[in-house]
Amino acid sequence: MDEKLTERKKKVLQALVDGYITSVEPISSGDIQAKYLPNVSTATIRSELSHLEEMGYLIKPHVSAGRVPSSKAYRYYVENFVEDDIIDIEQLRKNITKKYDSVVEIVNDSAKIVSDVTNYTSLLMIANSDTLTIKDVKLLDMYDGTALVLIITDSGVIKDKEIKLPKIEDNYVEAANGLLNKSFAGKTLSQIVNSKVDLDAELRDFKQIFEDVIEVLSEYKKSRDGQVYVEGTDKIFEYPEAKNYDNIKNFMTIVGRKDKLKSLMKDDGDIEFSIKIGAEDGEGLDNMALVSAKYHVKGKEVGQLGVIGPERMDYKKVLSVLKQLGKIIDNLED
Amino acid sequence: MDEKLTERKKKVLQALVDGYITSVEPISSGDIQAKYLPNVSTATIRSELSHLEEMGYLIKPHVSAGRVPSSKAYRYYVENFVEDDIIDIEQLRKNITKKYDSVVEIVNDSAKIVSDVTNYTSLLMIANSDTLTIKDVKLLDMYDGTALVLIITDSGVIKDKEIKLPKIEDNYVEAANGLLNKSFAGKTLSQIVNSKVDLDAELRDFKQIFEDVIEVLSEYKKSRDGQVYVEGTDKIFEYPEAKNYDNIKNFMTIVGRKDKLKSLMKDDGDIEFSIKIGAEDGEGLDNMALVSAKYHVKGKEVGQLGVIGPERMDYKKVLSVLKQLGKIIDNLED
DNA sequence: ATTAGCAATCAAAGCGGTCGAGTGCTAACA
DNA sequence: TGTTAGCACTCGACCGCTTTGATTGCTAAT
Repeated sequence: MDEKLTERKKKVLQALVDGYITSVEPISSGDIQAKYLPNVSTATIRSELSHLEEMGYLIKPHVSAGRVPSSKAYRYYVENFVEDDIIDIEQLRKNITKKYDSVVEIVNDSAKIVSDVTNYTSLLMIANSDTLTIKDVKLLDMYDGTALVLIITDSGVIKDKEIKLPKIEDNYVEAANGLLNKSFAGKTLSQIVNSKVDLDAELRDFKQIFEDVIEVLSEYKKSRDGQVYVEGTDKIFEYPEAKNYDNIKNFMTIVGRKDKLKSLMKDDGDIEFSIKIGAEDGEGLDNMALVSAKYHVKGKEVGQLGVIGPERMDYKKVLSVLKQLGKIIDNLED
Repeated sequence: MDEKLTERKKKVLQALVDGYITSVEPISSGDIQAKYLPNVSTATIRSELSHLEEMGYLIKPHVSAGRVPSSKAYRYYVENFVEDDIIDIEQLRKNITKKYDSVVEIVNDSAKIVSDVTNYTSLLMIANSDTLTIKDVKLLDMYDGTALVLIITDSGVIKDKEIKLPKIEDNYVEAANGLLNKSFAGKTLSQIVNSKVDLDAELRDFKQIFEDVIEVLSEYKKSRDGQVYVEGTDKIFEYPEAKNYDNIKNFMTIVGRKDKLKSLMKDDGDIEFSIKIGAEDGEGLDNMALVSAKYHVKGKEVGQLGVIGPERMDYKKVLSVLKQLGKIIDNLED
């Protein structure tokens, strides 16, 4: 995929993408000469441009308008020209002041930070909870014949639900507690939800409670898995791309459709950074780009955090912010 | 405020607003004659229009373009011409199928329904939790010297937090439980958060726990009060108003700014329905309107639910939907 | 391989003219 | 006094034409 380009072609391509990212206007041979290659003539640059166009890196809006990068050009750009971390990690760290109670809180705040620092709309997808482990299940005796189900995991109490107690025997709650604990503690969410509980005949009395607990877990899983949050939707209006009706409509439609975002951010196997540029893979991301990264807290994957914006976004900045913030979060103390 | 208009003027005004709401084009004297007043000449209608314009109800985009309603006209329209419930309550009820665990769930789903049925962006603001009453505070003994604080209210467990137990005396947890319960049960959130706890000297041992509990409550209050949710942001693109860049930018900026929405939806005393139209009160709502209603569940106010969209929105439909849905929710069984 | 020079291209902007929708005014009428 | 027909007037929308200027591709010379 990584075509061989002569050094000068690379330079021309980089110049054009750089130029276009800042000016959002088609770039002419003259522009490139003026700012990047003063020692070659415009004619030479023109022939290079013409060649790069043939190779699919460039697009001519019309014959007298200079050239614009294609998705392929952006792809080449992020893979070959983006390396330096231009964001100061200390600067970024200052944004994270408060102490966090839960993982969700951390990541939520990160979305805000990413949007503010990059100036793009940020996206946050919580990882699914398959590996969430149950520490304990407690049945808390309440008044009026009901009990509260508490499911305690390694990241706090996840759900509570009041259920009716079937019998009012004194030791019922205690017995149920022991049983629930024995059955669930140490297991992961997906293990429980996907398995059938087999109760001994003698334990029939507790059947209802078991079913309730499983139902609670399964509903929790459904409501949490792959949830997507969006921050800074209006950031898009800072860019001239927003002046185009189709662009803005497309952008808002995608950003508003959680399921669409979910599939766009969908975990790409082992890849730490996922970058989708323009209409590349027919996902309707025309004139847009989505950059996202997996996030870890203390080594455990907690979700994906990313940015969506114009195709000619400032990849250097975005990648740098995501990378640095990732480091900060992963090492965050409790 | 309610100026006296002759019957015919009312009719002309209603015709014009009705016409404009459907066509989104300036309405001419001829239009009104054709569809609403076939028995008077266009000249007569013109003189009425001219008079209504003087009174501030109408705006002329330019001399040969017919007229468009002003905010004042919409105001008059909703106050005088909107009365019938055009939405079938049974139809609406079908959208509410599932059983709900918590109030928040109900209202959240309602936002979705409102947006879908009205075809406008819907807004949901949770009422603040001042009157939320604590039923019980429980300290749950955990492993490794920590305990879990559970605050049980009339609408479920609101927050949990692990805290370190200062002493490992056997009866510590029990004693604390009793004390916490005695101190907090039956009080409202705002009572607790705004008051100072005065502990007897002999109870100093429990000071930390008390402070922790109050902190948990206060953070919960902060994070929940006046939270605003937005559903169906992209609905605005179904209307031609979105074609105008300033309109769409304005819309998205307002919808994206939670604090702005909060102040716009801010509880207007005893008014059940709040309707803000256009630039009326300098809130930056140019060319937009926001209609919202207080929501109750079993008689208790739980928040405000509303709709934001173009100024010439279908007020009849919106008001009808909000009203009917309000009824349904209030009577919802557990 | 590079470059200067030049004709060709084409969007954008400006201009003048026509069209037609809709108004305001006036004078006649009930 | 209220209503109406008639008509001149206004002004945005649209059309086609021209000019301008930016930028390219090609060619021939270096």
